[in-house]
Amino acid sequence: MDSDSWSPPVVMLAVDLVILTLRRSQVHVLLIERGVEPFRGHRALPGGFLCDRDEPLLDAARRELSEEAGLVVDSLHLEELGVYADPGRDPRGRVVSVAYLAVRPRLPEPTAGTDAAGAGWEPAARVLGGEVAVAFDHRRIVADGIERARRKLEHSALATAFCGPVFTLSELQRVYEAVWDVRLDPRNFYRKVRRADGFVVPVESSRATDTGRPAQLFRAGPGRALNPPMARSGAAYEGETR
Amino acid sequence: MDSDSWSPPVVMLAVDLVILTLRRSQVHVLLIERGVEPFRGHRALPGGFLCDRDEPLLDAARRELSEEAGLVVDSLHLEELGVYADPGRDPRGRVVSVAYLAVRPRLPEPTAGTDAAGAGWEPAARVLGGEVAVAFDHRRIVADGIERARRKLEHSALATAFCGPVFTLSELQRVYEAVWDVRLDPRNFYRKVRRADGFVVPVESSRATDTGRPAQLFRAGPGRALNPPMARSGAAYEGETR
DNA sequence: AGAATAGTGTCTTTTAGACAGTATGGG
DNA sequence: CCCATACTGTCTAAAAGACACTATTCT
Repeated sequence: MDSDSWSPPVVMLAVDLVILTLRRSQVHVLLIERGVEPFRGHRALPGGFLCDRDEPLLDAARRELSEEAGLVVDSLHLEELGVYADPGRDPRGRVVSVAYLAVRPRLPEPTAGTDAAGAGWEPAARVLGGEVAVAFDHRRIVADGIERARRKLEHSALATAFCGPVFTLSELQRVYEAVWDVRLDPRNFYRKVRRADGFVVPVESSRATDTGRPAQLFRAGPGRALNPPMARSGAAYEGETR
Repeated sequence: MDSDSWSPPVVMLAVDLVILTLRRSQVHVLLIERGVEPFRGHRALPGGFLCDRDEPLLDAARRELSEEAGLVVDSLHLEELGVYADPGRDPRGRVVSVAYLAVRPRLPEPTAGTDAAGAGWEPAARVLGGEVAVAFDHRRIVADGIERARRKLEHSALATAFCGPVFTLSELQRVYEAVWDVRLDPRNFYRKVRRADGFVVPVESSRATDTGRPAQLFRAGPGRALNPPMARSGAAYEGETR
């Protein structure tokens, strides 16, 4: 390529968001129903194009989340998930999308926004299994997001991001069980969580109730990395043999 | 934004490559010397713009590596490292760059290519420490690449990518020691490596020599994930107390 | 009391880390 | 011979996993 006459091709840049939460002990992902072509009427991840050439990507991500799903969450931590850039992934031309992952406790019901005809939570398994069809290459993006969350549960304190500001250790255990799709022994789970440095901090003189003995409440600790990590190998729990 | 008149802004898309290798027991990173503005004469990661609107990103990465550093490596595994998209990171306008990471055994000396005035290996520590200045935000990209490699050593068989087709376990140990900047006990290291499933496979009736007893040669095994993982905690080795 | 969940203790197996000691080459 | 490196074995401490048992609430 000769140096002065050539100028690089340009592409359209978009962001997509994989927002995960737990509902009824199942991992759910936030989907919108597209209100515009292409794929109008299909479900898709919230996301969209930069609105101007100088918009930072994280700003665009937050803006789309609020515009399309009506969700404005302060202190939402978005983690870069990957770049999706296959030529042909979008019929409008070369669209390069940066996907972000966030994990939240039970969020308010999303409401359809400007470009979206609807918004709601869908079980992640139904998206991965294909029972819920999603536009573009969003099924793969969801799969990558779930896989990232699975891995991060082992070595980081991500699990607390699925819980509210305070939580019981059973609630935390249900996060692991839902995301990993395993059953864990609650007794060993308690020991491991409490031993991990800075993972959870007990909240003074407080407790919640459902049925059975009330449980101590905890909040997320300062530790981000888990040491020792939560082993994923299994330790299936079938209940006591009486 | 009104639906029909608006069209999304476009950006220039680039790729950058963090190629790591081991030389004299130190992690080195491949840098080129820029032959064109901006930052002409400065060192930078190999990389550049897509050459046409439909070029896949991985193709662009391989092309730049060959054009700028004269390195054509078949079966070079490039891993996506991240997206660098800060407005203002490039004086030419909004340039979004996707960085890729690769780890290679001792490679042939790179040769300057079309757009590069020079190419060579630089100790990664000198880039991170600022003694070697690099263009754009490439110092951060290098830092992210090194950090990724550090983490991957624990849970994947990445270490073998630093070695040739066959290697001794001391060579493999030197990879961990260089990347993690620790000293490991060779005896425990041998046990752990050989226990990890599919990490290394002994090569039949072969051996290398330097000084001391000749060592068994190994090749990379089929396993990609390391189970159990290599613990990074330390286990410093100071030599025997006699 | 009985059911249900919370939490503790204890035992066994596995793994990490320290390090003695043996094996096998080169000077 | 000595030296250096390659490897094997053994011990100890920590952690994982199985599971008995106690605690505290609700109905």
